[in-house]
Amino acid sequence: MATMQDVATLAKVSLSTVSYALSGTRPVSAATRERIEAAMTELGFQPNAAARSLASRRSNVLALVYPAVERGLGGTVAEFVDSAAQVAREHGYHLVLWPFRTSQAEEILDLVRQGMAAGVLVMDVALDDDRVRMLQESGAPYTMIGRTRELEGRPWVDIDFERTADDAVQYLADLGHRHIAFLNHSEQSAAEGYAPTFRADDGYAVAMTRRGLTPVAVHCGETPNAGRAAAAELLDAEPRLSAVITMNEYATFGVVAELQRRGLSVPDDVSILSIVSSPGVGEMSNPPLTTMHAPGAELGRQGVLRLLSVIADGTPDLPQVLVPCSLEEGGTVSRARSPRPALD
Amino acid sequence: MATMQDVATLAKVSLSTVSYALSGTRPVSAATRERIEAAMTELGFQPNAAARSLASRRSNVLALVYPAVERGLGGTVAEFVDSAAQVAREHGYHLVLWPFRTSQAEEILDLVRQGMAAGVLVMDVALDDDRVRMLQESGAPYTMIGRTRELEGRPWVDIDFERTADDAVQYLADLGHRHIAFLNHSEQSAAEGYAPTFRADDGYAVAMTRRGLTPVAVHCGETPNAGRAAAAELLDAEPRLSAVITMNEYATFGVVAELQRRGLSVPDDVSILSIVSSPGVGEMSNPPLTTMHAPGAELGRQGVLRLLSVIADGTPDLPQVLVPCSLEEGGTVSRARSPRPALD
DNA sequence: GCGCTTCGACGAAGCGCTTCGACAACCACA
DNA sequence: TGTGGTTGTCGAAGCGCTTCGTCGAAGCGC
Repeated sequence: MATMQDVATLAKVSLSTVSYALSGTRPVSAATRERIEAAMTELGFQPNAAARSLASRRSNVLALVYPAVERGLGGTVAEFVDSAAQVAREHGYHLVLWPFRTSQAEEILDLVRQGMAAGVLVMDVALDDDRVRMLQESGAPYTMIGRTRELEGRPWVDIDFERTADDAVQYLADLGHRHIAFLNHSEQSAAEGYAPTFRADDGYAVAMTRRGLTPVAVHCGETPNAGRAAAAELLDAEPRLSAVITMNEYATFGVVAELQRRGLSVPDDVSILSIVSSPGVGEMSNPPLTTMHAPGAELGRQGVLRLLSVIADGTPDLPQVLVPCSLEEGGTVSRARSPRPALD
Repeated sequence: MATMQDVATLAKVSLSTVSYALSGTRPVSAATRERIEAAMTELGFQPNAAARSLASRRSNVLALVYPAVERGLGGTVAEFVDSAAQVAREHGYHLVLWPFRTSQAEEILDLVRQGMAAGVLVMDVALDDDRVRMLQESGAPYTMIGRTRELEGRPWVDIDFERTADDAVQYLADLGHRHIAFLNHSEQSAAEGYAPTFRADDGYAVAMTRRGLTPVAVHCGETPNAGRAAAAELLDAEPRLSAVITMNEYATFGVVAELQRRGLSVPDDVSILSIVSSPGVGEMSNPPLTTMHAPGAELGRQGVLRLLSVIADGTPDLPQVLVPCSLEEGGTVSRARSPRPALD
């Protein structure tokens, strides 16, 4: 491998001039720059990453800390990771994967102290998250994907659950639905401090109430069978049910199955809208699910951009970003059977 | 951050002794080692990653090159990536993500020349793959996930499609099935040099033929609708059809739907076995699909181990590994209606 | 008690780059 | 013609570690 000194010698300039030409940190005359570039091309010069980091005391690596055990949504995570890696690369950074569980906060900090990563993206943060607390205390640049309870001075990006729930209710209400139930993640996920479960619950309740509608929400395990049971429960509780919003992909399949078993048509009798959905999953249902797609890619992009700005400026003025889900029409939502005028 | 010199001073030894104590490269007496360790703990010393790479001329980073556009479901890929990252970490390496398309082989090489990564894992290799060719020529350590046409001296790990197809046929034949069709990926994927399509086709044909059975294979686009059409086609071509092996997840859902539409029961009338399946997908069908799960995690593990051995030894003696899929029982396979004695 | 090996520790020379201070050379202006 | 401010370039001092050559001290056999 050619070194910068080789380039300098060939271009008949000093080593530092080559460095300045490369970084643009100081002015270099056009003629000199040309000679240097020619030399670099001739030698196939590529600056050594380690030497660069060492001398400049900064790394061009961003770390993505994600929990070893994934919660269901493989697809959204894949979109997120892919997008984050791409955006990082566009900005001259590399994305490394750190599979750590929440309890391994100390190890994350060790790696940061090694200068391995310039900043850390923490996925799937819990309401109270040791990793975030330690990063904050250490002063290392980081950005959360999700939100802890404490938010003061902590940069984050998250799905806009409130807005998504509201959009979902709005969409169904516009189609004349009045009896709209909500099927959420499991009770257990809430107990473990999994924030989306809370936020969606709240968002749904608010969205319903402000439209004069009565919220009917149930929690449900992440299996089709649990979904079937939940669907039965909902129908028993509210026979006039005409639409279900779900935020639980496996269970959604059970809901569809249970409705069909009871001779109810989807969407003619009951509409189903799956929110915060993974890509592709809707197509596996018959008819294909109408969904509100989780913004995995946008979250990845925003997360990286946020982190880069924290790295550059310390803490940005507006550290937070909320990204809503976007509607993807499928075949499981239709106008309510006997549309009545909207109340609002 | 404390440096090695700080540790040395505190422990009253020379800098190099600290280094040797840390790496074990040269013997250090127990007493000295203890003083050094105490000093390191007291100072919270973490060796600087960049300085280490620079001085030792080796990086502790492995790169995973994957195509920007993913084919089908993210689930298997997610399992692969997660597993690779974990295994890498267990061996003191970091996994970075390089989202490059096949045409960006040159950029991959540039990054390797920067010393960014000690080795490269190339996912989703095509039968003729520029990235692999360039890596091979450059002498950089790499391992393919999948196989190019040319294999000489090229380390790889891959799914054992032949074995998986054979296992699938065997499993169904043992249950008395004789008319077993195969639904593969699209014709187009084959035309683009996507090797799994070929390999599974061949494996299936060989498996059928050696059992005295007649292969009936169709290719099919990656959508439920294409799957419905393919199912119709298969039933028309072979009315005695009692089982379908599929290697096309979206289409599989169409197959199930089409069979059910025709009043055929799955699995009582027709069994369905989805091979090389992504995790979780089977549960979204009703009844849940019987699948042969793609060994994403094992592939990730083996890929990293292979790559590490290439980095250490130049080229390992046995550079290749084949990993079969594993059966996961669901509810879409049952004994054939009128079981006849097996022919073999 | 001698020379021999072995063990443990040291000092110094880099690894390839960034960055600071210095300084000619050149310009414009008076 | 001198002054002061640019502009472009250079040399050298690190960044924090690995690793090579070296060497004193201790241990060994005879």
